Amino acid sequence: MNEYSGEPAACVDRLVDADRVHAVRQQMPTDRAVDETADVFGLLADPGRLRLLVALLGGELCVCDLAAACGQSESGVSHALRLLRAHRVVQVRRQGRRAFYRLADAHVRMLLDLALAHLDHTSSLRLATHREQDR
Amino acid sequence: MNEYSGEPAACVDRLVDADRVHAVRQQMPTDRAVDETADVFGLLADPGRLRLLVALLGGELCVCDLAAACGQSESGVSHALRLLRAHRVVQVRRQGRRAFYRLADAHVRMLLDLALAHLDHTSSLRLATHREQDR
DNA sequence: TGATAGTATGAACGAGTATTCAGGCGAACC
DNA sequence: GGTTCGCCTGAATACTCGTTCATACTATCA
Repeated sequence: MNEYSGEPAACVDRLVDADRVHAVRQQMPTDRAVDETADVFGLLADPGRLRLLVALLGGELCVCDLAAACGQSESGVSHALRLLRAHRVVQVRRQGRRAFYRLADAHVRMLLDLALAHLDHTSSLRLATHREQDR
Repeated sequence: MNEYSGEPAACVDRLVDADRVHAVRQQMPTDRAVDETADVFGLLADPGRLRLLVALLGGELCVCDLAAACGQSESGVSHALRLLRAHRVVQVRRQGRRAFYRLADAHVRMLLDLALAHLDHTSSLRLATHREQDR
């Protein structure tokens, strides 16, 4: 659960920095906003979907081409696009028996651009590949 | 050449827009880069972790305060911080028996800022709240 | 009309993951 | 020293989610 409803389990009366805690609770977005934002990030959290979206950055593509370009099965691509479609991240245009998809969410496009830009000028994302600890 | 594991299942010889498909395959980041990027987004894809990171945007906080500010159990917070720590997203500073955490990844901070900024000027994230299809 | 290509869907399986509970460890305080 | 406090960890549970296989649907073509 990610409810705000329940009061913190402990350490309630002895906050170290009560002011900031209070400020944070004030500024924290609503549950709904947080959930929706997490959902958006979740859509980008799968390598397959990420590839599809990156492919679509340059313009629309049909399912067939998307599968070929991203090295995925057409069924898998279709399932992924269904999800992205349900969240209004991509938009479909049907032409004959083909379906052309394109990015439909400026927000997601910005997130993608930011992520790719970061990949560029730091080939060292320095992602601790599953090593524990922190020195 | 940065090939994907499996060759496309079908529709290989009859690409609709072979040029763009080829271009996409050229520009597509490496498998490793895609996976790492997806991992980063995955860290932001959980409401609980998202709250913690938003709370840390203003500066460091101890586990106790984080739990109180975000309405989570201290155990849950600790587990989440462990993950974020392993990925170098947060950094810890120990003082006595307390542990103060703070954001350590400029990239993630930018992603958070972008997401929050988007929440501001569009209270209508217009996220199809689990409605299927548009057909 | 029948056949085929492109896409979509549903079910099933397996893998990964969040949450909870119980306990453990080190630092401060008496 | 013993105790409390703050934080960490491991195990167990339940759950979500991606992938695959089989099948269905719709539009084009012969």
